[in-house]
Amino acid sequence: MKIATWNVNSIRARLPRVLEWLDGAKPDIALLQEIKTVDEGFPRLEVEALGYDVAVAGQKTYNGVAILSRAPLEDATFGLPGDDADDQARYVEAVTRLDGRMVRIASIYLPNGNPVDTEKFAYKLRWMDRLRDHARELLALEEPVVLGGDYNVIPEDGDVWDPEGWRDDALFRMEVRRKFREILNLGYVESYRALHSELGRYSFWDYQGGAWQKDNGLRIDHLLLSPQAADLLAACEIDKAPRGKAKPSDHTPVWCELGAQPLSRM
DNA sequence: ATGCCGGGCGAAGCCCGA
Repeated sequence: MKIATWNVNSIRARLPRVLEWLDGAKPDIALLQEIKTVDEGFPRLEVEALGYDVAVAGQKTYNGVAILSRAPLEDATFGLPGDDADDQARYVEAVTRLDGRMVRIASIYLPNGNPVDTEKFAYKLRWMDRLRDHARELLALEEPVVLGGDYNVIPEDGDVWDPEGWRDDALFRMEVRRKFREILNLGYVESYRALHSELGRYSFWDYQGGAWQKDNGLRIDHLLLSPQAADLLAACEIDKAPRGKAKPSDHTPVWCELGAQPLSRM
């Protein structure tokens, strides 16, 4: 079963691209970020017509995340625990089924954090602490958990086209990478790097400066798996095709395949 | 040092993203 994540940069501006991608890639679960609309503005009917149940955490103009699932979504929760005053729509979590097995999934839009000498960076660091704490609580459930989305974190030098030029950016600062590692060190597996050693594979290319044509990209969209989910991991790939189409998002989808049984038993 | 491009908002030009 296929679980994909994609920062679409406005679901309404991107609707034709998203529908053709769903129709062709056929993910069983799709995690969307930066939908940039309130719940009522989400094109629910068009997405449901393709066979998906929908959970939306929307917001006017900025942010906004959603989960699409072929199996019904249950127990949806909106917002990341740990700060009742945080009103930015960056987290939605729900439970569904894959091959009849329960799986908990979250769509995450982690704050960008630039510029680093502002409150935006402090907010990013606090948000990552909250995500780590919640990720730890989810581990205690001993369920398959998939935490997917736009993390706005470049994990390593090989995940950015110009590491030296990006050293002080909020996506690559060492304290941000350390907090990302803290989540992995709880026991989560970063799907792409678990299966691919090659460097220079990206999920984002800036609209500006011909970044796509020059392959000046970043790998910042990630699928993190709890041990119970990681045992099922069979594949993980970056689908570059949507980034090359007309009127694209600046991100492209990343997906993973979870098998029906642990690979060790196959 | 700043804009580059593109979306939202709203009807021009600014805010924001990564």
